[in-house]
Amino acid sequence: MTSILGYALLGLLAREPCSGYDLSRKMQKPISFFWRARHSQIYPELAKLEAQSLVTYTVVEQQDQPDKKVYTITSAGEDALRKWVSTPMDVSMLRDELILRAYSLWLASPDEARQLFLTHAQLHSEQLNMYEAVLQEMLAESHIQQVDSPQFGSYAVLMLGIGYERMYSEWCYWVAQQLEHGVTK
Amino acid sequence: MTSILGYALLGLLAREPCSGYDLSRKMQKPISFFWRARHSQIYPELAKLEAQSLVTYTVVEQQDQPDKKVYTITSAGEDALRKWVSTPMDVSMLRDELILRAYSLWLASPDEARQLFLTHAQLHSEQLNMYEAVLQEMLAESHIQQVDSPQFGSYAVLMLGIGYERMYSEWCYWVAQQLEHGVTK
DNA sequence: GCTGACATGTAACGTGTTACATGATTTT
DNA sequence: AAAATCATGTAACACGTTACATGTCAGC
Repeated sequence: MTSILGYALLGLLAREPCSGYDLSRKMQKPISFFWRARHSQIYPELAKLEAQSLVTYTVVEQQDQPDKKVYTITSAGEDALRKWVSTPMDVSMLRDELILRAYSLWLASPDEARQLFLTHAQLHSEQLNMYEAVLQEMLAESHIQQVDSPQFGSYAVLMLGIGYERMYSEWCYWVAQQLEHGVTK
Repeated sequence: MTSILGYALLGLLAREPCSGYDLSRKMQKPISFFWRARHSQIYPELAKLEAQSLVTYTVVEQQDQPDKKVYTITSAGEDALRKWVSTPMDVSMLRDELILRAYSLWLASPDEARQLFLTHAQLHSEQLNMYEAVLQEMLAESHIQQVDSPQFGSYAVLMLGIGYERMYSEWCYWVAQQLEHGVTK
């Protein structure tokens, strides 16, 4: 009944009340949060959540900025979110264009393809560095081992992000190296 | 103009001519091929590729089985595919429901959540074992270092798959362990 | 007056999933 | 006769992206 995006929004609202605009900004950058969405998807989804009484909102009037609707999760919303987290599910599919391209690498010019993979190795490597910097901050300040604190959720997601970016960038470098030294007919 | 699915189909047809049904079966299982699609998407896409003259088909009459349309990639199709492989692109987004759930783990019952993550650790671990068995076969038989052979494409994708499943299953085990030994308020 | 950040929506389009629909041939 | 596999399609719906559309307020 509630979409995955709905649960993503509930997950953010379970931490702190937000406006649609706030949620929209949080879902643009991949720092500790992978599921991205545009505001054009967020506003209608918030309306659906409100219709199901999983969130409520109050209009906050502002002098220095335009008025806004601040959404808060309800206890019914928290229950739905809590239940969803542990419900059995199928393994999600990996849908990555670069991997699909790799499948047809043998057709391409090794030099041009090598350039593409080096670029992506670099991009994922930078993302890795960024995540590792965030991890250092996290380890320093907060009680991330406390599994019932929101910080633990962020920590768990960040650890996956670090593993993913490390694995991905190494793979890109490896492909580039194969294209450089690989045998040709 | 051509969708990613279109290039996925061209990538398969560049290796050998196939019917829509053949392509459909190849795109159901994730062995060396990650981009999955249903036949309801494949048949219309083949029609679009044919309209652009990137593929052609001939009707093959069979006695023991129903007749079929066997599609072959054209040289224009091969050119389009080759060009696409090395064209600059943005980093693909990771859209994984379990990661999103991890973000709200702090709300869940540690026991139930631990069970979910152990189940997924197991599933990814099995996928890893399967990929590693395929790799052993690959290393034994064919010229996978030859970067202009189709086998190299399969090899490259398989290596990513192995790295991904290893990283993912280890992360699931780590999360489960955290939930077991983690501090609670 | 213009630009930029804040703020909230809708519409059109493309992609992907589920369900509907049909029919041949082989095996049980 | 029924079930399984082969074989090809369409339709309805859900999800996601891009573009359209409007309006406030602050700073230049």
